[in-house]
Amino acid sequence: MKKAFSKLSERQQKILRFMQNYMEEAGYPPTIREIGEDTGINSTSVVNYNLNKLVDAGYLERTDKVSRGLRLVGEIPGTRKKKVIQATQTTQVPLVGHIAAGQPIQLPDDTGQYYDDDDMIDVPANLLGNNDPAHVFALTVRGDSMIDAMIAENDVVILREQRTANNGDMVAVWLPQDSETTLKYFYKEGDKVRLQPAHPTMEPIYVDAKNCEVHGKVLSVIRRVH
Amino acid sequence: MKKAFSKLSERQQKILRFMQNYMEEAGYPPTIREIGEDTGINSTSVVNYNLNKLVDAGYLERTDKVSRGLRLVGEIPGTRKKKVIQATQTTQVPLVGHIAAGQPIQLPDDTGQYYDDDDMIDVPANLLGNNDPAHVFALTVRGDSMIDAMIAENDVVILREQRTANNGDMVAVWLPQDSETTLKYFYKEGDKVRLQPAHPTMEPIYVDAKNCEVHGKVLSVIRRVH
DNA sequence: TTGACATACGAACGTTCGTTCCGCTATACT
DNA sequence: AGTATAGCGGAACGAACGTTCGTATGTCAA
Repeated sequence: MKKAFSKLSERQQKILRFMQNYMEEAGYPPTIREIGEDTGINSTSVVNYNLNKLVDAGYLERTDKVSRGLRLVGEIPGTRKKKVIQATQTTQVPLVGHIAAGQPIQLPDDTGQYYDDDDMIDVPANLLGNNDPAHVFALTVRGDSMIDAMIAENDVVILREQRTANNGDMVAVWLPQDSETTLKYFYKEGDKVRLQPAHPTMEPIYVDAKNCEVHGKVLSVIRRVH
Repeated sequence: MKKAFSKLSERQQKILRFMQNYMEEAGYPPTIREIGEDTGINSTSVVNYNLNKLVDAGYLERTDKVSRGLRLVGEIPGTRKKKVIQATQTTQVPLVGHIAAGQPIQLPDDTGQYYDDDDMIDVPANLLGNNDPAHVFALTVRGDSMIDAMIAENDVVILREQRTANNGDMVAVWLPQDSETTLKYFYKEGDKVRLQPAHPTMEPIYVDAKNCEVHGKVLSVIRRVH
């Protein structure tokens, strides 16, 4: 059993909660005096005393002689919110449109402009692997046409923009002969391409390499069930 | 076309990049002097001058007379990293184990203890809806047994712990008679329960309400393809 | 040339803010 | 009783840090 939360005094718990809220609102940590004011501690030395207690208990880190040199580490008991210092473990990715069987993917204009903030979604950075976020985008799936890729309607697909693929990649391809977009595993076999559905019981399709336009590589899929 | 990045001087771009890195490492913003030191500006007034430029350009916010009273707002051009101030838009959720057809879900001991940090995963808060993060957990899917729920091997399923369900919820249920765990949409029909696969072409199964133990409600599914 | 403006420098000033020290109280232990 | 020990308060000190001001350089237009 780990150190119990009850080891912390009322004031110490209050300090942690205040720090959390303060950092969310201000974007930087509070001063000792601000903490004291909020938690009803009338002396900076007492705040300092309790902060050091929290450091000992593993909830905080401090940097000496630095104003606002505080940071939360690990989880705040009872809230399970993540530590505040890891602010960039999430990345914003533009949600550029939809993907459906009957239409080509519409990529953002390749003019290097920025997207509206409204159409950005937050994605944990680890879902992007080591890919440059600048070439990653997201699409929502419209219709049931991606079911053989184990992807349902309204799923969000995270893609990296690329025109080629390696064997085994899951790619978004446009098939001009069928006027159809589809998500499949990509295997080049001679001058043909085998497109393998993710669903193990479904049969692959074979197309000419020239009739298979790769538009992106699927990095991950996010589904909100409700 | 939005304000172009090129409107910013070399120094201003450097300041933004430095702030980003500094905040990631330290957990709090840098001082004017620290910025100057890093960017090769030998005068605090010049740093101050350029910071105000960045405020005008919409990249920064400042709080007067507050040490380290800086925060990044919006996106940093070229990196597409999200603004640092929104530190808690992601939540840590315990990854408590696996889900497979042939075994019951093993929930964490209900003793209210905390989990090892190692087994926490980052989830965008919006995937949790309004659910209390304290009752949310994650499982990785083992085997292909959840294919009829449109869920593949190695997918991560985010669940809320609950023993009952409403019609239309996607739930994790344990079927004692079959010794099997499955993920299905839940519909109570009299004293029977209809368990509907997510895959639209698959047939539902019907079980006695008493032979259907709900263990949790599925909130979302995350799949890493690569 | 002159003047307006943007950018840059350095020094001095004054506030912000962490640190330290001394004293007080309550509880527990010897 | 005496004495640690934990917790709190207040005040003062000094370092950290933002702000301001005087000045200098370069560009551009009148």
